[in-house]
Amino acid sequence: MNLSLPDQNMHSSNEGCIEDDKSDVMLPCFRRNMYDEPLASYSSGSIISQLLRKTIQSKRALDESHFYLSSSTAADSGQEDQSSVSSKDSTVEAGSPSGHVSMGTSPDGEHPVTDHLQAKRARVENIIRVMAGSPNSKQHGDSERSDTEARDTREAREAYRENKRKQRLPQHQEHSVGGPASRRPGSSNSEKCNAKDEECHKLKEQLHSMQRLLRQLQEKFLQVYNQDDPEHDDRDETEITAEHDSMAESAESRYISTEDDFERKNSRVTAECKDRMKVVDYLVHHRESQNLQEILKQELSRAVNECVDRVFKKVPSAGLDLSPQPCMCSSPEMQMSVGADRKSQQASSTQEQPQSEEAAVKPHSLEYYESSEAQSPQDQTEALSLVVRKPAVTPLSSVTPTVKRPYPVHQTPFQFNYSTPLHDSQILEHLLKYGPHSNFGGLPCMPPSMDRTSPDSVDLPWDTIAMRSKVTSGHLGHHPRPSALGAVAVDNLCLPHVKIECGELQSMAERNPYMSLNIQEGLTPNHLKKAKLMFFYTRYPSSNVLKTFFPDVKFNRCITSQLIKWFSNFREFYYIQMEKFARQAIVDGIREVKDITVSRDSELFRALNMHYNKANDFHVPDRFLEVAEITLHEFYNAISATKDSDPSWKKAIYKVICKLDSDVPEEFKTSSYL
DNA sequence: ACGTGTCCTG
DNA sequence: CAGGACACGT
Repeated sequence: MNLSLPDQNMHSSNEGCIEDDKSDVMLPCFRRNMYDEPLASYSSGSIISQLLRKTIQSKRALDESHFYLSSSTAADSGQEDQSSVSSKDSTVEAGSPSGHVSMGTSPDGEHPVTDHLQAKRARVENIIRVMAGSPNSKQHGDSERSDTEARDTREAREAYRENKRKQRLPQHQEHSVGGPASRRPGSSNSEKCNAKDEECHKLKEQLHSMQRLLRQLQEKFLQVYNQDDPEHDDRDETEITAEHDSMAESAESRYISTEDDFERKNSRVTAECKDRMKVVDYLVHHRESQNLQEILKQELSRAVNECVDRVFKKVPSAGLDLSPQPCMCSSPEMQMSVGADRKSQQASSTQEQPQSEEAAVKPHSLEYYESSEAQSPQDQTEALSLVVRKPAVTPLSSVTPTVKRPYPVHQTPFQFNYSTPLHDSQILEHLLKYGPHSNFGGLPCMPPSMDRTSPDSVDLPWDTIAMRSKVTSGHLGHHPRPSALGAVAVDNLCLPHVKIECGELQSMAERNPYMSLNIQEGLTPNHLKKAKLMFFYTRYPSSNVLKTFFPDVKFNRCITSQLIKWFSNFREFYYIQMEKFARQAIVDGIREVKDITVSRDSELFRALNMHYNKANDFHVPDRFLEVAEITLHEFYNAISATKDSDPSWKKAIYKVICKLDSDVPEEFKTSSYL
């Protein structure tokens, strides 16, 4: 009788709410580029960039003061005339710089400088000599001066390698020529007192410059240590860091102290020479570190490339425009040189001038990632600094997919990928420690089932990285989410291949709720959960719809009927609840249908939500509440009209309700949505 | 005959 | 939820 009224209500509200549903359905997580955010979390990037800035500043300061320190700054500026390098001496090894302490002052022995000051100067120059072996000199001096220094080397093949050590010698000698020579005029035409003051002043400034140098050197060392982190265990790292901190601290204190405190400062400087000697020893092993770096780079590159190829071969729907790629092993930079990672990498660039071999690789790597990025090739530096750099703080919990949100959004495997900007850094960290073929069980972000599978299990995280990197690199609007067509295509075409080629992968995906990206032989609990969530939108899905929204399921008669059965069971529960609450309303004496409402606080809703959304991690669309309310009204009216005496009285209600289905959001089409 | 849905049972 | 029985429409 009054069935028509709810019917009209239904229609009007139906039309109005479909759009609401749409907007309600499009949850922010799918739009927000969470992978754009991690930049902020790379605090280390800012640290490095600060260091870089400081280095540039100190370099500028060096240029200003190299009048007094031309010998020691020659390596840094790379501008000094090599004619001043008059060394015919044998190569001075790192461990024996002390034998030349007096050399710097001997040419000036005639001029009226006191022994006291000479001793000071000797100490100062000793320090400078030690500092001449800094990595800084390596950066600028290697390529430019290999010719000049090669003459000292019998074996031309090792000229490059020798450079690092030899630079100490020329600078040492050059210092004795350049520094004191500049002082000579003053000493010849002035009185003792004036000369003394002048000498004092120069020494002061020398010391000042030295302090700057030292700071610069320390920054360089910090960078070097950061690069070589993986090969040192944590203890060493902290030890070194502490050492560096103490050095930096003392340098800072010296820097701000008054310039008159010669004695004290000099003593401190010499005391620190011991510390620096440790660092020099470290530099001896730096060569090996670089070899390791190269190996790591190549290994990383190879692993990532393999996985990228595999993914794009096996999942054509995610293929984008990236065809199977040739060997990219020669460009280790490319693998992680995209998107946010790349930006932070750029910020942490430790090299002012790209080395030649790296520069040769860069354009190559950019080709693969469609230079839609607004970064010039210069912005890309070697992968090492990125790969090795350790994020100081990694707020893992903020992006863990298992985190419950107040109104949790759809959680898909893809979302899992996109919304975990830190995972890759952790993976990299792990990889650098244990190598690319180790398992990831130790990673907190990795599901536990991954650490006991075959070595191929590494592929999935790598796939994750690859996919995310690709998306991040400028295909933001190109989510590899299978469309309706893609779902069918995957179902009909790709699945067999996937199944044959990576059964192992599939079996792992079955075990791993997060990795159900691949095709399932049967329905998993995740599919059930997904179906329940879909019930919030559609109570009577057609088998076609089911096939569309379960693209990762290999459909057959049995599976289809099972899915249909699921929804039948859902309906059964739903209608039972409706009848129950409708009768309860009648018992409670509710007279008007309008007095029956269904809100999120309603007990009816809680019962339904408990059944279909037990984890309560899904924001039930408002439309479902309306449909529930309409259904309740139908039952109420039917029961009130004693229609329940008819054995098939519910069928009329079913007929009404089946028209209230709304479209399931596109997000559910992602393979194994959850 | 087949697909689909409901009802009942465990 | 699954299984089975049953009804209904094509």
